[in-house]
Amino acid sequence: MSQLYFKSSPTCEYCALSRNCTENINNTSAMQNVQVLTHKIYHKGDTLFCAGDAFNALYIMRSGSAKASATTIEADEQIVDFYFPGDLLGTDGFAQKQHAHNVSFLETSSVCYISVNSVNALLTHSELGRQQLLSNMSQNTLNQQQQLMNVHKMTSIQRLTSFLLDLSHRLAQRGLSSQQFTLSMTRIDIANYLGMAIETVSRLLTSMQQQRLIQVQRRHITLVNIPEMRKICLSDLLGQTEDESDGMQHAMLRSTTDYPLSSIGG
Amino acid sequence: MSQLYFKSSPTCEYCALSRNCTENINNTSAMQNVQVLTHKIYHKGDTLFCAGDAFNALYIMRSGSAKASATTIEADEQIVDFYFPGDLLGTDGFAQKQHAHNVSFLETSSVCYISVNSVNALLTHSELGRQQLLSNMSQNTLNQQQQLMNVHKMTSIQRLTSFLLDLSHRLAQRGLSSQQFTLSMTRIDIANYLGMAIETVSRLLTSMQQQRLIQVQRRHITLVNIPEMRKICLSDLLGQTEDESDGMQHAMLRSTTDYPLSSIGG
DNA sequence: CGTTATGTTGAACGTTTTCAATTCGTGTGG
DNA sequence: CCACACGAATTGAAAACGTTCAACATAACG
Repeated sequence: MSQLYFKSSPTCEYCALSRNCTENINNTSAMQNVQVLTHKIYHKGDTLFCAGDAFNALYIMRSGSAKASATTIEADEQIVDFYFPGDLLGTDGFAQKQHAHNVSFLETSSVCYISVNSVNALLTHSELGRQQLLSNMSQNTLNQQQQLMNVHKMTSIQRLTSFLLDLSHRLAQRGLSSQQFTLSMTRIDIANYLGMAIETVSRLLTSMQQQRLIQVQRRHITLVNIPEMRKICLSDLLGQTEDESDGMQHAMLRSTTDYPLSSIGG
Repeated sequence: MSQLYFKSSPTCEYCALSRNCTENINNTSAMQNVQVLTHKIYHKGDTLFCAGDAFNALYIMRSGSAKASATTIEADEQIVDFYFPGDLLGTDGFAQKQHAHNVSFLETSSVCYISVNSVNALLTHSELGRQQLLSNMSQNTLNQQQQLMNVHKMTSIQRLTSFLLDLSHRLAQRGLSSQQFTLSMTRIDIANYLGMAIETVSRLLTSMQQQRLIQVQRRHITLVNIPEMRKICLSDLLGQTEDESDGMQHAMLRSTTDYPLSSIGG
């Protein structure tokens, strides 16, 4: 009864409340207070919770993927995060005791359920649990700030490249291929998340393919030249200051009149 | 000895760990574990901590103001937050056990110091303390997301207006005038925070003054027409769909060729 | 009183958006 | 099984918003 469901879960190794979640619990008196973790399966388009819903639990993605979005007063949506197996979800509820986001699934997915009581028990009795939750929430803020920084300091090419690399990295962490993957989100989602027009996303993907940086076939993406993609994210002033002998390496950052990407610019 | 310093602090009523921080502590056994809170005075330009510094404590602003910034790989700065009396600071350290931000003061300021041990004690022994810290951290993330949303969905005029209104609101919460205040940050800071060029900030402030929305005299700002400013933040489609009989009310959102703000656009 | 940091203003340019027209894919119903 | 329809994605041309560059003004500070 007091055994945590995800103790034996195959995805537990990626669990956002850490790889040590089982030891974590076992080493404390929290077990008596922690309720049995249950999980549930959802399908594409299903919602886990909506903004305004009572904050009853945290969730951990076991499989699939999801997106979290906030709604502006003018009723348009802003996607604030994507979630993959192991990611912790729902901490937006701590602020107002009700959820601030809408979370919906991008494909068939399953999630663990951790009641707020369990969370409280964890915080009370486990030093590690405290650290993990606080670390996770702190990291959330840092990630959002990084995202904000990207919007402010990077061009759209850099942001999209950065997005793909980040996706690749997150999938690799979960034991999947870092070079080939299928996007579970639409271009619309990507554009919304990155704060650009879908047309821009489309154009950039096409251009990147022409540059032999990636291969695109609808939702299926292959990263062909990751080192070069990394350079693109870093480069900004580089593209302007270095001399022409550098060749086309930073073509996408240069004047739009010189290179294939010219179709992007005006 | 076990009495919290800020128990009698005049700023305690605005304290980020809630208005009830004293009751909070008194109602629990936390007092034995909580160390005496000390405070310290800093001057303009002083740094509280830097990215990479060990995470030893949280801080609460008692007076003055500060900014937190992150540094990109290319060494340029991104201001992620401004702090005013009562604000809780330093939770960025939970993620990696070291600080991720640089925090520096915009004017002479004083801050309370709360050691991580005290924080732990609070979390262990006080339900209210847990709620307050988690709520604060959750709210931080939501605020950053709001900021991100603003950058994505709002024009520069809307963002700057929103910034001024937010400032006004935060100062009002602290018992100061919501209509008249002195900016403790430079135009450079504002521009950096909002992700625009200083020239744009300057131009927009001038235009808003011409529109009789605000009065600007260097750092001193007077909000003249708050209701109209609120409208500007909300309006987006409005400015395009409503007919001309509406007069100049949404001038700043319209074509830049018609109105005083024309200097902003191309 | 001069030097430096901060702020303002103008004009040209560029990136990204918007509008508009197609194409592609997937699923639905005849 | 095909036709149809709808959403998703692509592509082009024009327009807008904000940036950049450059010159200048003003305040702060030693």
